[in-house]
Amino acid sequence: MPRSFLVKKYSSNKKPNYSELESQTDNTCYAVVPQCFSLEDFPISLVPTHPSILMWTTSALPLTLTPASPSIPSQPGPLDLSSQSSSSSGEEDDCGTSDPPSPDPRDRFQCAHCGKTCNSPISLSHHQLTHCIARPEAVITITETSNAMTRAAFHCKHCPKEYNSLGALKMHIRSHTLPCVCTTCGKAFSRPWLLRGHIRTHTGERPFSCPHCNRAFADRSNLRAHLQTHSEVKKYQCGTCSRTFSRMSLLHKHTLSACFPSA
DNA sequence: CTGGGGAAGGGGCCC
DNA sequence: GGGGCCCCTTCCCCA
Repeated sequence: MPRSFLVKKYSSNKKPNYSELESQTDNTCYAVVPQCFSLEDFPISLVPTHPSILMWTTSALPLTLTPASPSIPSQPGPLDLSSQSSSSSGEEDDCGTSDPPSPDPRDRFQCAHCGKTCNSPISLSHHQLTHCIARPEAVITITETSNAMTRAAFHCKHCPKEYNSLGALKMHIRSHTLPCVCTTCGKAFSRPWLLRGHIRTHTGERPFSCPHCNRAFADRSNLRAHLQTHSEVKKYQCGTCSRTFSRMSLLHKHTLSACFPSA
């Protein structure tokens, strides 16, 4: 099994620097934004495909496509690929091809909000844009200072995180919606360049070469870590025993197991 | 057990 | 404001 299918597990060791953002929670008023980016609302199979890469922008995310006899499983996580991996090799539209056809094709594209039936997914998407604008479901919290709204805290509706710019929030939301989907294996990513890096695991492309040895890497950061192995003095040093390591993770492991601080 | 490689996530910066 | 890229970091696996 390729390691690329490993699911990241969040641990307490990961320390994103949200401290300054998390302190902006008082004096809040609310602004409404359209709820347009919930992955559970749009199965991948209903999204137009590209030969090599699937990409949705936030503004272009398809809206709720609700078949009359939906076979869309509820999403247990950001993306349940378990059911897709078996049929992902070019098999599109499990909703459209694996289900028995509806008596009236128009019923297959019913708006979940108002029940209106449309002739096609595209017309349904266009119709649902009206809900996207008119139906405030996601709430962005804007934090006021005492005198003016000089700072805004944009809350993610999927998790407790908040950001002080809409752009940062949109970037973060991509980690929930995972709009970049590998058409080879179905794995989804938050950003296009992550997908490109992942595609290299399929193609075997390794554009980053070590100048000291002939080893090549698909990822620049991995090359950088590798270069540390050629260095006599490693970048990360133990404060207790002065031993150096090529990686921060190795230093962490060292301090946790081998070298207990003098305590 | 340790070091290193592979894969991936996310913030920040620049254009 | 959005996309691309850089950089750092983490996690997992393996020799």
